[in-house]
Amino acid sequence: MSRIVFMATRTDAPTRREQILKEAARLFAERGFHGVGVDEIGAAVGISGPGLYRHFPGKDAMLAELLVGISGRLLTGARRRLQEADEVGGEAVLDSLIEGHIDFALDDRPLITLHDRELDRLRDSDRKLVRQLQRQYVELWVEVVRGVYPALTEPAARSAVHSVFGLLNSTPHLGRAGSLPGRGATADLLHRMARGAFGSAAEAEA
Amino acid sequence: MSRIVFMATRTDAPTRREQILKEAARLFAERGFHGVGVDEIGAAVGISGPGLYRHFPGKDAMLAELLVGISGRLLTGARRRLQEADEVGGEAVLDSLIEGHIDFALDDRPLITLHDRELDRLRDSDRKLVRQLQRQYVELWVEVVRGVYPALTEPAARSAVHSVFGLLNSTPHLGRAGSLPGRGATADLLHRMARGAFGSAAEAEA
DNA sequence: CATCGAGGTTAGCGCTCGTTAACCTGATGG
DNA sequence: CCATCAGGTTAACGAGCGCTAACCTCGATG
Repeated sequence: MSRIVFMATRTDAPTRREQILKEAARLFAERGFHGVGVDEIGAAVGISGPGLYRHFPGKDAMLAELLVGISGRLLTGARRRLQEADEVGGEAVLDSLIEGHIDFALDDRPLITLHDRELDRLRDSDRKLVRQLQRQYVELWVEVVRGVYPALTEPAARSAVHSVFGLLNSTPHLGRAGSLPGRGATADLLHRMARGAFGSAAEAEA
Repeated sequence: MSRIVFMATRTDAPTRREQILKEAARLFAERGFHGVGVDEIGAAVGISGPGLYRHFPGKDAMLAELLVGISGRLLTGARRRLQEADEVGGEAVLDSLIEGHIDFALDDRPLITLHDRELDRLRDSDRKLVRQLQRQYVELWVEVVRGVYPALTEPAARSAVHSVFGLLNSTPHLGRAGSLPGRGATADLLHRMARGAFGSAAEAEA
């Protein structure tokens, strides 16, 4: 079962550029893209306002890189999981997809928040790219879900997938990391709920 | 079963003030609070920019009234449903709560979007009020859910409720009213998924 | 050791935005 | 028939924003 996978765990310090992206993601998620000034982003990494322009051509570019990065990582992660687990069976693939999405939702809460909140602030070309990546991610899920629950029509499966994303992406609303009963228990709970939601979606689909 | 309930269905035209609130909600949901100018809101109702100040003391006040109104209506609606259905049994109450939330999510999509997106743009006092209303709404659900699924601990029930809100509030992401298989079918699907999610949350809660 | 580029700094420009001021108008009621 | 007032209008102000210009500093390099 267990296969050795190269995990890119880094030990070196994050670059200034990465610091900026991380803090910008946090601030954008907290107060919205238009609600955060470049001076604030700079201050969050210890430099001041216009210093950011040594690393990014503009504020828009930071948001674009964040959103494209999120969508891309979600999609490539899902494709990798699909390849790794498709010999085992559809159920295992679906569980792996759910697990991957939960990991992302729990570990990168600000990005999850940005992901469906600030998409309209992008240039047309970037927005189209992100939308395309998101669409491919959804379609990948839809196919796997329909494999496990053949009773679902395609539109129903698509709606169900979007709704389960809503369920899994609710982590930012789950109290601030103190009231939670631990990461593992939360991940388990979300996983069970997602499976239960899909299962009930497939029941009595007249 | 069926009890006659006074539904405040209005036949008169909406006041200018209501027009403004409706259009402001739509615009805020589409482009974010900071992304919409007062001139745009005015143009959406046929008057120009500063004319809005005959109806509201400022842009903030529109957002505040929208968010307080949402939270309040959700809470009072839930309390009414609790009273109406608590003789019938816990299951019926939970189904009624789910139905009410789905109605709201399907009929007032922009408000659903605003509701968890722009809360931080409020004055402290308004934000506290909205948070208090939201908390009471959540606690009401938690009690009902624990009545139906006694296996759930209180923290688990609270997490489950937040997650189901995420599921039900996913309606804005469900294609633009053309790809949906009809309102009734969508409501049914969401309802089944919510019940299934709660049911699986309660299973194997070790 | 001189040079040079990466990565900062502060000053300030131009634009947009929320808001106010001053004025207009048409329906209403004594 | 005139006063009033609700509900508009346009002009303009002041603050804040993203971004550029100009300058500084310091470690690496031939």
